[in-house]
Amino acid sequence: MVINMRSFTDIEKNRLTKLDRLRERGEDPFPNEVNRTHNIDQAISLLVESQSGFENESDDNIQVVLCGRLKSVRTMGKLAFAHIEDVTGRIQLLLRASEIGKERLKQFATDFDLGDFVEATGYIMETRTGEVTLNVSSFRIISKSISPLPASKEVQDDGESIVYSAFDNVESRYRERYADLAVNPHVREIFKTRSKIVTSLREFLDRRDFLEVETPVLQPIYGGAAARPFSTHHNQLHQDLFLRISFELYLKRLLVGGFEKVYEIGRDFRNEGVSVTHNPEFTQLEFYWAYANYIDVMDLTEQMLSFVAEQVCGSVIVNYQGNKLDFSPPWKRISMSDALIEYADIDCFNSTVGQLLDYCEQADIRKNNDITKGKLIETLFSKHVEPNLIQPTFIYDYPKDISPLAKAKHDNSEIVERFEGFIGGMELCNAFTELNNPVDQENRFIEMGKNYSKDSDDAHPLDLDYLRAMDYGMPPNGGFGMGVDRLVMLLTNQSSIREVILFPHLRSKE
RNA sequence: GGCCCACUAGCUCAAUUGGCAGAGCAGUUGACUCUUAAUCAAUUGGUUCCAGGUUCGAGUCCUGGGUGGGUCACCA
Repeated sequence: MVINMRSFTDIEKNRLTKLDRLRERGEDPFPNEVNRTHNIDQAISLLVESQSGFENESDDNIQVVLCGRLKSVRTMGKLAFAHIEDVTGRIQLLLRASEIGKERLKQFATDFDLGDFVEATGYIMETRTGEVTLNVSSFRIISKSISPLPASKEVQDDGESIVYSAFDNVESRYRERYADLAVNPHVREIFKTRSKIVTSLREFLDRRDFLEVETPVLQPIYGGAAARPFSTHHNQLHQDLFLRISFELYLKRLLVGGFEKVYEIGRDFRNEGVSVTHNPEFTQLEFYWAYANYIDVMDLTEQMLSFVAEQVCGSVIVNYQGNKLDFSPPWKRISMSDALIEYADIDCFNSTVGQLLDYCEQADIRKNNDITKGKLIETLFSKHVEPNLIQPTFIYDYPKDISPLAKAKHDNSEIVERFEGFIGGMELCNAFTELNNPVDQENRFIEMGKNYSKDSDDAHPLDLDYLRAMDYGMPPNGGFGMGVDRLVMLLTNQSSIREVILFPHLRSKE
């Protein structure tokens, strides 16, 4: 039983009656088979190759069958022009009463609508204005559109000015992404680019013998990042489960198992606030590299991202929101301590917690309950330094207490070998020399646990199985994690993460 | 979660101080054999996001709610 009755507008009701008319004539508005012989761009290049000109009536006319969505129609009495579009491009159709019959042309004008998918047979020619056109001998509907796509067409204003009426209501576009994609070619381009980016990342890592693996999305214990999880439940096993917040702890188990270079591209889920740079589910790339440390990972990161920029954008210089970002190595490298001195004149590691609190007050930053020195430094960094990091920059050497999975520097137990990459004022990636000492790791987990009250949302469960894996011996290694959506933002010049996610999370309406 | 802004026809947008809800495109009907923003003529289409309130009268003012956008906060 249908709970919500569908309602139709007058336009939709009218189109539904067209369905009946089509069927009465014996035309199936939703046939099971089509007979396409060429893509539109293939058909167009055929004409170019054959050097045919306007109205080539010779016997070697190129017969093709094209399919696509009807995008525009201009009827002119005994002939009509139209455009159809497929994924490769757009081509004009010419329908003439003298060729297809007066009745058939009339049917085209009355029963075909913008948005319908059609199949058209004919030969390729050129019009007097030089446009490559399909001279149609027969055509049919292969899928009828009931609802009108959002009109996106140029219109004339009262005076001379021209107003463009595009489908650009942000909420409508996200809620009906299919309509957005159908009428906005530039939106389709973003997602083609996104696909290229992911392909390019894989190519870079595969070439260097990294093994792509898949680890559990449903996990009995979550970890590897600072985030609250989504929880769910397995009915038969009577087991509570969490959607992963990172891949880290599973990928590092694989190093224990003997793999030396592994990576995973997949979805992470974090139960936190949404923003222009945060979606509850997002695509992450993580890799782990045995016998490497964070400097090696830094080198590989700038190579990887300049490779991807070059592959996808054709240049290592990328325009982003008015800035020309230069991805070419080497990137600027500055320690967190020096960065805070440079941008805020704060000598953080030589300051006391009290002094850092004072700086926070000056900066009008609210204090939270779980104050540690590292957290204060991170807060000051986010406020004073991060927004200034437009060009690709590595910030390295982080406070230990905010980096429980990173190895401490050999000469300073308060600082860990960790770096983050920033571009366009945004945190893009996070990496470290991985902690592989199980005794040290257990102490870090315990130390971390002390900072939280028992029922704190931020409290993380102790992953004993991960410690057990490490007990068997984990090779020294460098690890890396990157928000792929943010990389897509940078390489497609988008300021909102929702523009690079096909179906971004939105609140349900009503 | 706080603050600011937006929500009007299928789409993009108007509506003077609170005074008959409009336009272009799309749709419908008609004319037109090389158009492409086709053109021309006629025409349909409204829970102004929702619920209250003030008023002779509310798209407009007030209160509450919804959704979205921006921003701040939160985010070992």
